[in-house]
Amino acid sequence: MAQRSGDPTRVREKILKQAIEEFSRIGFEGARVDRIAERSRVSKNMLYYYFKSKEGLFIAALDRTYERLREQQKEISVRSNDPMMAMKQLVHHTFHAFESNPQAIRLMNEENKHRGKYLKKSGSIRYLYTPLVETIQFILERGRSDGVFRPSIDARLLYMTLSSLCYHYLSNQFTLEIALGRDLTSDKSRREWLEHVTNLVLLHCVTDPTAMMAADKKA
Amino acid sequence: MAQRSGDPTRVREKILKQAIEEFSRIGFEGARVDRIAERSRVSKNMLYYYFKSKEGLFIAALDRTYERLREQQKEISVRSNDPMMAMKQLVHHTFHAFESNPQAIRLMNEENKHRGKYLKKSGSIRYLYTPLVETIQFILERGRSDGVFRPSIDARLLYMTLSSLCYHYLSNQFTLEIALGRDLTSDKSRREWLEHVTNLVLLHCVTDPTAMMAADKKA
Amino acid sequence: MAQRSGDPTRVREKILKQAIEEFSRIGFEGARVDRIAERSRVSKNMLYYYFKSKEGLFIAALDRTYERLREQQKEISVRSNDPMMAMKQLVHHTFHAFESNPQAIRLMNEENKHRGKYLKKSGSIRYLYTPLVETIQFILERGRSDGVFRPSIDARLLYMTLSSLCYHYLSNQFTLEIALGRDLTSDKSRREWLEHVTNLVLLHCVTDPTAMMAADKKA
Amino acid sequence: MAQRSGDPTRVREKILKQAIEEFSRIGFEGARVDRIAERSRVSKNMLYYYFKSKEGLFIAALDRTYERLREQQKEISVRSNDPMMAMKQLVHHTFHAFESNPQAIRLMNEENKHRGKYLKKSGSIRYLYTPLVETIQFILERGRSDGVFRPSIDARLLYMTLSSLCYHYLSNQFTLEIALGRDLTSDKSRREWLEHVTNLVLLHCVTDPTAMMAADKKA
DNA sequence: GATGAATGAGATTTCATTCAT
DNA sequence: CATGAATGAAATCTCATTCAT
Repeated sequence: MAQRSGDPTRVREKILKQAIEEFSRIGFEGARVDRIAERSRVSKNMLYYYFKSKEGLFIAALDRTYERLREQQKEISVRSNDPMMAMKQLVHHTFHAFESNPQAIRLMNEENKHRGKYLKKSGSIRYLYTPLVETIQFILERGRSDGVFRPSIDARLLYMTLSSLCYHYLSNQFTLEIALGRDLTSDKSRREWLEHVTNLVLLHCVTDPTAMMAADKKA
Repeated sequence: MAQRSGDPTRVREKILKQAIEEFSRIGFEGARVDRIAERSRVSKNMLYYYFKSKEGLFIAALDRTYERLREQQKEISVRSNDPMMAMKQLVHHTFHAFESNPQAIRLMNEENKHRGKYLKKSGSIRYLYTPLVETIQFILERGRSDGVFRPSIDARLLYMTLSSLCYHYLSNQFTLEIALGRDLTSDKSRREWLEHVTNLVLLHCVTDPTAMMAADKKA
Repeated sequence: MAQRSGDPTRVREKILKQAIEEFSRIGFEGARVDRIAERSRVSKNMLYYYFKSKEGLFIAALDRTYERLREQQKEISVRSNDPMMAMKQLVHHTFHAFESNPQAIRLMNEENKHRGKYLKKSGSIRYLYTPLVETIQFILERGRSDGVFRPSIDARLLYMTLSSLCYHYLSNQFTLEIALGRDLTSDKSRREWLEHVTNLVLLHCVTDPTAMMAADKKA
Repeated sequence: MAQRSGDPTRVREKILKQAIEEFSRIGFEGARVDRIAERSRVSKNMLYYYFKSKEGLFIAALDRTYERLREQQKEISVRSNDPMMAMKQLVHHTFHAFESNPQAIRLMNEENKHRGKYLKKSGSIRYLYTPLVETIQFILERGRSDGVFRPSIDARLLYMTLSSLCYHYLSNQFTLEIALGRDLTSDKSRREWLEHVTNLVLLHCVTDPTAMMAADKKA
C-alpha cells in the first residue's frame, strides 16, 4: 500500500488539481474531501497534512486558479500597431482566456456566492485584473494619440464592459440557452457574439463611429 | 398539540419563502433542510409533505423565483413614444429588475453551476425572457420606422448584451470590487454604470452614432 | 432495526447514565461518544439529537451528578440531639455520600482539571454545598448553646476540613495505597480513618478537648 | 538539514518538560503527541526514539515529577528544636511543596483516574512519601520525649491528614471556589487555611490541647 | 540521530429522510 | 395535517505511530 511517491510537491499538485476540478464543478459545500483524496490517489489525511482544512484547500485552489488566469492575461501582448486591430485582439483574447478556463469562472461565481469571504483571506486576485487594465490603458493611449479613439475613455469601465460581455455568455450559458432557445456553444454563435462585442467596444472608443460603421459595411 | 396553522397554502408559502432565502444564499448543496424548516416554523415532515424532497423544494423555489422575475419583466411598459427614451427606460428597468432580485441572480448562477439540470426538470424559465425580448422587438421596430434605429438589429443579441451588462455588475460584485478596488454599491457608481450601459446600447442601435454623441455632449 | 422505544425521557436517561459512567471512568477527552451510544443502545445521532454535542452531554452528566449528590446531602438529617453525636453522624454521612458516589468524585476531579470551565457553563453546583454548610451551621449553633462547642467556629472552614479529609482518602486511593503500602479499601482501614477524622473535627469544635480525650479513653 | 542539537540528554529534557506540561494540563488522553513535539521543537520521531510511545512518555513524565517532589520533601529539614514549631514548619513546607508543584497534583489525579495503572509500571512513587513519613516520625518522637506530644500518634495517619488538608485545597480549587463562593487563591485565604490546618494537626498531637488553645488565645 | 511524508483507524458531527402516533 | 423521535450513511477532521532517506 505504501505509495510514498517521493515527490511531495507533486503530491501537492495532484491534490490541488483535483481540488480545483471538484470545487469548480460543484462548489465549496458540494465538494467532497473524500472524492478529492480518492481522485488524487492520496489518503485523506495527507490532504489535511498539506492544506489543513477543506477551507484551506479551497483557498489554495482559488489562489492557483487566479494566478493561472493572471499569467494568461499577462501574455495578452497586443501585437498590432493599429489600435482598432489591437482592441479587437484584446476582446478575442479576453474571451478566449475565460473560455479556456471554465473552472476559473465557476470558482469566481463561487466566490461571489460567498460574498468574497475566501478571497479576503487569500488576497490572490487583488491584482488579478491589473495587467489587463494596464494593457487596455496602453491601447487606449495609442489610439488617442493616433486620433482614432476618444480621449475620455475610462479603462476600468471598459474593462468591466469587456469582462461582463465575455464572462456572462460563458457563465450563464445554460440559463441563456434554455431561455432563448439557442445553442451558444456552436462556433457560429460564438463568432457572432465575439464580433458583436468587438463592435460594441469599438463603437464606444472611436472618435467617429459613423465612419467606422460605414467601413464595416464595405468589408 | 396539533397546531393546524389554518391555511395550507400559507404554510406552503412560508416554506417556499425560506427555501428561496436559503438556496439563494448558499446554494443547493449548502442549503440545509433543517434550517429551512426551522425558519419557516414548520416541522420537517410538513416540508416533505408539501415538496417531497430537497430537490423538489429547490425546483419549486426556482419556479417561483423565475415566475416573479417574469412578472416584473412583463410590467416593463415602455411608456415613452421616443424610441431612444424607451430604450433608456428599458435599460434602467432591466437593471432594476435584477437589482431588486438578488435571490434570482443567485439562483440562476446556481442553476448554471448545475448545468441546467433542475431547469430542465422544471421548465419554468423556458419563457422567462420572452416578454422582454418582445418588448425589445417592439421598441426596435418603432425606432426603425422613426428612422433613428438601424434596421438590422437582432433583438435577442441586444437582450443578451443588456442582460450581460446588468447582470454581471451585480452578480460579480465581490470579485470586481476586490479586483478593481472600487465600491460598486454606491449610488454614484451605479448611476455611472447605468449611463455607460445605456450609451453602449444606444450607440449600437442608432443610425447615426456620431450625431448622438454630439447631442450627448451638448446635454 | 426500528427500536422506537416510545419513551423519550427514558432514552435520555439511558444515555445520561452511560455518559456519567464513561466520563467518570476516563474523563472528557478519553470518553468516546461511540461507546456511550453503543452502551445505551442508541444510535449516535440520537445522542446529538438530545444533547447537541459531546460537551453538552458532559455538562448534562455533571448537572445530573451534582444534583444527585445534593439530594443526598439534603437527606443528612441530624437525628441526634447531642451535638457531639450529631457531628459524628455528619462525618459518617459525608464520607458515605462520597463513598457511594465514586463517579461524582471522578467528575469533580475532571472539572478541576478543566479549571471549572464546564461548571461555569452549567451552574449546577453553585449551590451544591449549601445544604451541607447549613446543616453544619445548625449543629454548631446547638453545640454552642449547649456549651460544648466553641463559639467562633467557621462553618465553611469546617466544611472544607471535613470535605478534604473524606474526599482525598477516596479520590487519591491509588497513589496513597502505593505510596504508603497500605490497603485503604478494607473495612478496618476505613473505620480507623473515619474515627480519626471524627476525632479531629470534634477536637476542633469542643470547648474542652482535654476532657473529651479523657472521656474517649474511658470508652 | 540534520540539526544535531548537540546534547542528547538536553533534547530528552526538553521533551520531558513539555510532556509534563501537556500531560498535567490536560491528562493522558487529552494530551497530544504532536503538541509536545512541536513545543519542544523536536520532530515526532525523536520523541518516539527517546520514549518509545505516548505511554512511555507519560510514565517518564510521572517518574520525573515524583522524583522532583521527593527531592523537595527530603529537603524539609526541621530546623527548630521545639516540636510544636517543627510541626508547624512541616505543615507549611508540605503545603508549599504542593503549591509550587501544581503539575504534580494534576499528574497524581491523573494517575488515580487510571487506578494506578501507570504507577504500577513505573514504581517511581513507591517511596515517594517515605522521607516525609520519616520526618514526621522524627518530630513526633522528639515531641513525645519532651512530653508535649501524645505517645500514640500514628505517623502515617498524620501524614494522610496533612496531605489531605494541603492537597485538596489546591487540587479542588475550582469546584470549592464555585461552590463556596470564595476566592481561594488570595494570600489571606491561604494564610487562614494554613493556620487552621496547623492548629488541627497540633490539637491532634499535643498532650494538653486545652492548654495549647489557651496559649493560642493569649498570642 | 534526525527528518518530512505517510498511514490507517477512528473521532465527532451532520444531514436528508422516514416512522409511529 | 402535523409532530417529535429515529435512522443510516457519510462528512470533516484527528491522532498515535511508522517509513524512507
